[in-house]
Amino acid sequence: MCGRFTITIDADSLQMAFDLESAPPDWKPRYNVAPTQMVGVIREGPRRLVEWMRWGLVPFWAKDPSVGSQLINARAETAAEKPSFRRAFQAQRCLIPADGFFEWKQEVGQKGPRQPYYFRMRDGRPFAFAGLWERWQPEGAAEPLLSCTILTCAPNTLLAQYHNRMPVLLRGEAMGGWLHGDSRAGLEALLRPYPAEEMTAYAVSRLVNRAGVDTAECIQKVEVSA
DNA sequence: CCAGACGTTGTT
DNA sequence: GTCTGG
DNA sequence: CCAGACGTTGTT
DNA sequence: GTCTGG
Repeated sequence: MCGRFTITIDADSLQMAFDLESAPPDWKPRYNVAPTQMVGVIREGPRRLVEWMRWGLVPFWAKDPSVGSQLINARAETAAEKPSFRRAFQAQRCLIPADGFFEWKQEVGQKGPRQPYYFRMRDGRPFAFAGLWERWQPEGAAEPLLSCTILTCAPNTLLAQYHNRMPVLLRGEAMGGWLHGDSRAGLEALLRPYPAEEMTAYAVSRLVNRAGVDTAECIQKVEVSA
């Protein structure tokens, strides 16, 4: 699955990498994006901009927005049919720019806290998570809450050493295909494990465990004691 | 008919 | 909103 | 995902 | 143990 990620590039690099109309004004590099925090999202539609949405999808019919914290991921195999995700799958798909993500693993033969690992592309360049977004209108006249979720799929051979799920990663043509595709079969064809050969992983400090710590120390390599 | 769920992951 | 269970 | 709380009444 | 908050 995917419960933390990074997007460490600056606003100009982001604009270039994702072909945005403009560089997002409030952008800052992030080393530890956690659920319920605001994330930059590129949604379907004619305009190619980054908008801020809460990570953790709140279904439009929800009574209470707190359910969103449990919907940080959606299974790619079933998202098109689940009540919470169905509408978004049809018409509210999005890209969530990232350049790495974390997974936690219980080291064999050890007890205690799990060890975090950082995953990224070998070429170090950014990519997008395949996502869904939703709009939730609170009672009264307050601003609607925009929220999003990250799709997951079976792991590739690299991720399988750590977890039984991985986020759906998109690069190049697949990004436009996800945003603007119109057939369910065509969309689902994009929701497959990203090639392991293009990815790399290393252990990082447990500082990343704390959602409030958002510094480059989160992606510093550490040795795992045997 | 109404009531109640609607989700994912891993299990320190 | 829409589906399932009672 | 992990960390941290987990409760009520009434009010200086 | 389980739920909420970040």
